[in-house]
Amino acid sequence: MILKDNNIKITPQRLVVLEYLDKNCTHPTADEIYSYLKKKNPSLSKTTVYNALETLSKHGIIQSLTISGYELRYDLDHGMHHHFYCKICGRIVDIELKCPNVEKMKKYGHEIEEIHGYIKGICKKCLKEKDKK
Amino acid sequence: MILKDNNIKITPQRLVVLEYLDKNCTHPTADEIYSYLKKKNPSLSKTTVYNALETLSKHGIIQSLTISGYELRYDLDHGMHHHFYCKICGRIVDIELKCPNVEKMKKYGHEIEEIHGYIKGICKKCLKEKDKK
DNA sequence: ATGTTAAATTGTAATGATTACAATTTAGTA
DNA sequence: TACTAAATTGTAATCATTACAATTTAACAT
Ligand SMILES: [Mn+2]
Ligand SMILES: [Mn+2]
Ligand SMILES: [Zn+2]
Ligand SMILES: [Zn+2]
Repeated sequence: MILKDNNIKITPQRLVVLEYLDKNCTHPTADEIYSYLKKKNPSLSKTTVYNALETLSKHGIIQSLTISGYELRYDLDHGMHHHFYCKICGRIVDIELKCPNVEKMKKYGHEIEEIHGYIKGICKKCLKEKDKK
Repeated sequence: MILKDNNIKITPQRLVVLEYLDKNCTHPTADEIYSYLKKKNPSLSKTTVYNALETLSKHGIIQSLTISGYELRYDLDHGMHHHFYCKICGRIVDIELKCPNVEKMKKYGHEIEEIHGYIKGICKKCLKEKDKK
């Protein structure tokens, strides 16, 4: 399994956090993950959720999104994709676009570890709500 | 001038904030802007800097970058470009790449207001420092 | 030029996500 | 089963940003 593969100690807390991210592609916050898991794991600490997320991030198993600007969102790292953030409802949705710039980046001489494409605006759903008024 | 063009009330505070961003392409934080300007404008309030930055952002004169994840950075909006963030020294540098995906985004039906390309890693300079060890 | 007023500025207090830390528990190994 | 380094937990601290109320001022009308 992915934890053992990365020499990460297997703990029930890390397992449920990872499982949550696997089943919920909503790009949740640490607090959303914590609040949900707390129900069935009453002893779970929010610090543990933060620690687990940090460990998983460092190993490249998940990635943190800085898209909203006031909280981190988390995402299982399943291949390169971009994100759309709705300024009204706050939802973050995947955008399946290739980034053709990865190659060109090499000429700058920096070591590249992450690439994030963030698109912000008003989502289809919120646009319709607006029209009603 | 750009403030008058956008129907923004012209105040000395807004002028110095704008001038600072025009002369400093370092993608500074609100606090960096405040600390520097405070020296020659002792009555300046940090809240005013935040307010000015928000007003300028809303009118699309500047943009805020969420790249670092724990503070906002500000940038005069001079044409589409991307950003590289060094995880070691924290510097943010411009990356002059076109984004060919803008057009393709239209098919999703969302209203696009901002596009951010964030690349994260270790900058050339910090890589050299690392090698020395 | 002066007066008016809605908006901007200021200082302080509050917020809220994240991190620090010390005590306790536990996963992995022998 | 016992050992130990690492993980978990709960609480307190941090720090960027926002809320708010009192004061000042830019823009406009007289
Ligand atoms: Mn995603
Ligand atoms: Mn820039
Ligand atoms: Zn929306
Ligand atoms: Zn660097």
